[in-house]
Amino acid sequence: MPHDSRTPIPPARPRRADARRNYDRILAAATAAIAEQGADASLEEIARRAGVGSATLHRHFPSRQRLLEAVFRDKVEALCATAHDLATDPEPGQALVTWLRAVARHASSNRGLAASLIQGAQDGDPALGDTCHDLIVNAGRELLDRACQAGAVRPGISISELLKLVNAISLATEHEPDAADQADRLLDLAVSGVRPA
Amino acid sequence: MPHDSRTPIPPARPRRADARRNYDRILAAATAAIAEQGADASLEEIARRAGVGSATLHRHFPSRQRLLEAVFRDKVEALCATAHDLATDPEPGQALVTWLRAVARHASSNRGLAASLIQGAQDGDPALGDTCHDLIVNAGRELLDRACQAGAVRPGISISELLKLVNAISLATEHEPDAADQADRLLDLAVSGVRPA
DNA sequence: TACGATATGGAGGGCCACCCCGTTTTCGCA
DNA sequence: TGCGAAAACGGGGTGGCCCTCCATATCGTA
Repeated sequence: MPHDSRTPIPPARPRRADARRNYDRILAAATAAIAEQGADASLEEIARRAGVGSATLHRHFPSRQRLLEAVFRDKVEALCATAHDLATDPEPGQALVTWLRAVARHASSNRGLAASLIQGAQDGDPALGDTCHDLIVNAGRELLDRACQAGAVRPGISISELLKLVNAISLATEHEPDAADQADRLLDLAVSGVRPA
Repeated sequence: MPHDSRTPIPPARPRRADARRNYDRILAAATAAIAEQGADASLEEIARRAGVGSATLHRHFPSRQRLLEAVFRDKVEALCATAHDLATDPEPGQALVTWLRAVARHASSNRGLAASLIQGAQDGDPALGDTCHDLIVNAGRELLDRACQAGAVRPGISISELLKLVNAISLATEHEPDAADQADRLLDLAVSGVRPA
């Protein structure tokens, strides 16, 4: 973990009590709104729900992506922890697949997560330090490398590709009523391939 | 083809000359704008470019999805024709994969197409008659059935899933500089599966 | 308590989708 | 050819969104 963890992501320096309070309120409101409406929930409504002015929201989170990063931070860290646990699994190939399924499951039950990860992959904002996207890619790389060395995975596959695929699936199924099922089926399809064994 | 083709999609009845003229102008402007900016291009700007009022655009195309349907109609029909040609290919499995690649290629070179197809899958507007989504699903079904009967494809895979996967890939890679390459690689990954042969 | 640094939020600008309704254009028919 | 009704148009209004400015309020401390 490249950054000196202790506080989450934006804890530049000692902040005033009201600032921290508003930060927390915004985060809570954003979490709720994004769960209901997805990654493109209205920032104004989030501010309204949090009981702050929209300027305050924008001061704490200069971009939508920053807000998403903060909202999903702990979910992503949980996935990284899962990856770490699976890294000693006796069956590296199975471990990788299990983890990819866990990623998809998280994305299905946390609207906006997939969008956030894909988005994070695309703009590679250097001011963001360790983004959720970076964290999860690094966590997954371990699993993929082990699976590859064990011969359980075709060579030439990168972890970025694999995760992009998983997130693409989650994103495309997010609006369906049976999102989790569909995502699961599509992931299975992608992992097993189209042709028969 | 369930609907009595002759005129494109919305030609309810004899329209006045100016109406048809504006319709065509809007379609041309939309095609250009969507190619540049993707499926969420500004409708107002499209109207502006077409030299019509925004009300006129909304009258001809009551929803964004309708506009997308019209813009991509011929591309989709071309894909359906390709499917038809491939339906007599001596290698059904290969034919299916070739066609899926063609779908991905079209999506890469026609920004917004994937979004339109996925969106069309989701709202299943009954007032739309044969949507692009329906057309392409029906065209693909033939290919999948043949491939399945030939034993070239695992059973239990539906054409909807397969196309959703392809479109998800296209959508997720659309904003990357090397979109077509990435889409190709991801599709290959999905078709071949993760495990070694 | 008083002061400077920090944080706030209402107001406003620019953009957008969508609709209302007075005006203009078209076209069939006399 | 000319006319009147039906069809189509589009300016402008409404409300929403994102984002910024800056006058004001709050906090922490000397």
